[in-house]
Amino acid sequence: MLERAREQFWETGFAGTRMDDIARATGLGKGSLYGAFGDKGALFHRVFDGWCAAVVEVAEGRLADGPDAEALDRLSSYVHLMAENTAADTARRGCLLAKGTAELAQHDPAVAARSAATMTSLLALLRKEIGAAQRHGDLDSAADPERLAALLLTVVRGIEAVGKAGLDPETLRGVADTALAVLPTTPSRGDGATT
Amino acid sequence: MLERAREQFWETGFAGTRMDDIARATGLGKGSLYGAFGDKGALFHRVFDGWCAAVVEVAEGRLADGPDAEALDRLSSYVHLMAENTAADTARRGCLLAKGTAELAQHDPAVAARSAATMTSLLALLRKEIGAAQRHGDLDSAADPERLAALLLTVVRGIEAVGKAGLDPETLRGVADTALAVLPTTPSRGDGATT
DNA sequence: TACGTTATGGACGATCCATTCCAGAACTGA
DNA sequence: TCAGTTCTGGAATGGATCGTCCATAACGTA
Repeated sequence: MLERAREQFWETGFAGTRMDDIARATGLGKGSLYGAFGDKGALFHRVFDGWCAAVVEVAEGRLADGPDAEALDRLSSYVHLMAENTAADTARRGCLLAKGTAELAQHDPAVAARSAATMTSLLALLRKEIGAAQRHGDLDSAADPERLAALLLTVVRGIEAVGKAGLDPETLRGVADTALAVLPTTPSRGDGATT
Repeated sequence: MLERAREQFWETGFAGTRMDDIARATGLGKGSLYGAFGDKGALFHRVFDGWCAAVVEVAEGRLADGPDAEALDRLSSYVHLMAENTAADTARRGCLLAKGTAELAQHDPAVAARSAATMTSLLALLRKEIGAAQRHGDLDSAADPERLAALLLTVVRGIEAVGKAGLDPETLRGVADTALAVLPTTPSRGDGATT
């Protein structure tokens, strides 16, 4: 039910979606819609909240607890998944989080707060995973995990942005690869010393 | 004149801007507006084109030709400038390129094409500069300049995205620093070999 | 089955907004 | 100064959209 509404908002944005569209999409009458949610804004908030929760859940699914030895793999899996998602979005609908934030955050405090909270959650997940990879020695422990997490979050959200702007899927995948490849590995014996 | 219109679209987006607003902002009557531009969509295209051109010009200003020895500095200057711009955007208006793309690219081929072309231009500028830095030995010449350029573009656009989503200015600056710091430097004698 | 309560959904009213229109201003050239 | 032409800008138009309302349907209870 909220899923149908989400499809609509995702497809045509907030301003571009008519309540009639949602009524038709969900099969509900407008009286029911207004009775259940109040107004268009409140309905959007519900949908937006759900989307943000899902975004964090996807991250949690890939970055959930596990052995430190596989932390880097989990990070890689997550970043690649996000690139694949964007690459697979042939309809160029982008991410409702980005779309909603771009359209409304400036004038709607609720949307702004929700998107900020989502970023904070993602940042925390990434930071934890980076810490694990550092403990295991896959990433340079001299690096600030907070900063690396912010960089990865920026890359993930950036992939979404440049994907919507029209960069081709192959390039998007390349960005994910490259971002992971340039992460500072432990300055170990036998890596760069052999020159 | 187009500048006033830009301010309006920037402030309130395409759908959120009324032609009355633009008339008031520019001081022109609606008859004149329609006589000069045709309709709201055409006016937006003009403004959007101008913005995209400006985005590329800013990049050209920082990444213009110069000695290879300073190529890395120019890259750094550009990435930091973009982070500062986003950090300084206290009104959280974001970038009209991102906002317009998010709102319209999906349904307006002209906007989609313009945003894609802008990405391509930025990519070319970055690639050239990375090539210069590689020639001078500041960046590892084994790395694919095309891929590094795509990564930097993603970071730059990503900074804009996470900035609008609410990440604080200090974190944004950190992302710019970190992105530049992790670029693969030439695996030189005396860098990581001293361990 | 019969009655009270709640939910439903399509029609309606009020509002908003892009676009058109036209009366008058500004300007050109003599 | 004056006639012809172009330009201006606010009022009018027409279509679309949000939110309300009420007749009806569905449901629970006895």
